[in-house]
Amino acid sequence: MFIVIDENDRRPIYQQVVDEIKGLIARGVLREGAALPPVRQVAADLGVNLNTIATAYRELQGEGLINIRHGAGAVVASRTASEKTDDELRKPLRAALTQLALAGLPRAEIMSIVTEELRGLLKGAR
Amino acid sequence: MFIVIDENDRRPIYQQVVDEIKGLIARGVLREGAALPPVRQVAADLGVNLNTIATAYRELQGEGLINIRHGAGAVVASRTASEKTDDELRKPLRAALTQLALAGLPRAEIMSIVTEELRGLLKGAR
Amino acid sequence: MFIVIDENDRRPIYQQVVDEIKGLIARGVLREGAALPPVRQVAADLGVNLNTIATAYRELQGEGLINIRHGAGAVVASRTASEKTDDELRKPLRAALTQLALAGLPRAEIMSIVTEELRGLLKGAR
Amino acid sequence: MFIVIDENDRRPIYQQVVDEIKGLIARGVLREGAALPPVRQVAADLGVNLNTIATAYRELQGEGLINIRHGAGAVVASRTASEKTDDELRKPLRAALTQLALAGLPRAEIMSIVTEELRGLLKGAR
DNA sequence: GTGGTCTAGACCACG
DNA sequence: GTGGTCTAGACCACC
Repeated sequence: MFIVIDENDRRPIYQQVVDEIKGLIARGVLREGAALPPVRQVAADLGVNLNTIATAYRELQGEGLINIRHGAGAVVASRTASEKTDDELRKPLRAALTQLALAGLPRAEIMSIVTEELRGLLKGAR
Repeated sequence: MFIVIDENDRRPIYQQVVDEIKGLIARGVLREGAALPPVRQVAADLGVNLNTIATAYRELQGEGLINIRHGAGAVVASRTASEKTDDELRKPLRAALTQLALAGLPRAEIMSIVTEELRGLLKGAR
Repeated sequence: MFIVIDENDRRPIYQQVVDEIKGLIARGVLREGAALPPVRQVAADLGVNLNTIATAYRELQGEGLINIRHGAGAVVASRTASEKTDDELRKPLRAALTQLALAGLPRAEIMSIVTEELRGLLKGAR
Repeated sequence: MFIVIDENDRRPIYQQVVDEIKGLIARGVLREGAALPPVRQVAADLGVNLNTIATAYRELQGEGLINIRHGAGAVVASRTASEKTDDELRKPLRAALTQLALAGLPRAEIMSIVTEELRGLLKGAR
């Protein structure tokens, strides 16, 4: 599994793990029904506490993205339309775009960056 | 000053204030050299602790966006090329785009949303 | 046997099996003295581990609802007055009703739902 | 605060706390905007670890029932219609009613118990 | 003062 | 083997 955590990232580790796994699912690296690695293995790989990963998995289960079967591992849930409100989705986007604008990038360049990131994100995804 | 804070927002209040002010600067509402309102006034307006606003101003100063002159208020700094690494700018963008993709939005719709947000963001900006 | 298990159900599989069988007994589908299908058959039908079903049967035996005769299968026990304390029966009910109330349902609607569920539950029961 | 945990309850402590607080909100004991006691105080009162209560609060925040303001305590959120699916609400009810039926209670008595519990639940609630 | 996160390690429950 | 929960205690972030 290709999860990396960043020491300098302000987000808590468990949140980084959540976001990384969301990314893997979004990109199609982890597909419906695919088994996630055991909590203890991820913890060992990343050199963090078991609890930290367990918290991440619990959060993912709470969001309906994975199904945890006690004693039998966790798998990616079948995709049901996320219920996130539009605003919850746009807010982070707006924040990110604001940063780019603040950095002085002209509109055209921002669009170009977005296009590039989207290409990277959806490459190979279905 | 048109700063609003959202009770239900997970970000700490000081961070919301920071982001709001960044937005004002990005949109050109606050231009180079413009004076920011006194910490005490913002705190009173928003009904939050004075320390909270002071922390926000300190953060903005740390990022080089404003200059705080002890006893003489704070002003918007002259725009110097931001030192943020490219990656620091792209990371939040990538995260936001991932969320949109996870929600099942097709690429075209994501682009449309980005365009819309950019228009709102840069409206009236210099 | 008409047992179904739900991937997305948070309850452990063995508990789902226990509850399903309780339902069958409550509705009279399985009557006193009726033989339960062999553990191995249920396990095969559901595609789960044999141990999981064995645990369910053990639990049912522990509650006095079935009699397991080593080497000779399991049968529904004769109905003896349950020893569950009143509180043990009311607690889950109270919890379920609390959820409905929290969802904002008016009292009348809750009663209507209860009536409906009871009708479904006892249909065809003895 | 009137939270009690039951040693013999199968649910984890943090879940019991979540359910207790939900009950307090559902019954109107805790109204919108009311402050919840500090995590550490609840932990001390119940004689459990701080983390256990923190987990409960996080869960409640995740469900949108409370707003946690870092450094400034937690308050009951304004009630927004819960998004729980109908099935998620009915399942526990069905399970509880099944237990009552299994205990041999006639339909009329079950209805009477439900009415009684509802009265207790909604007493004084708005 | 408040809540948040993480660790190390124990013990339990499920399959 | 899997995941779940809890503890004790540390340290951090926010108001």
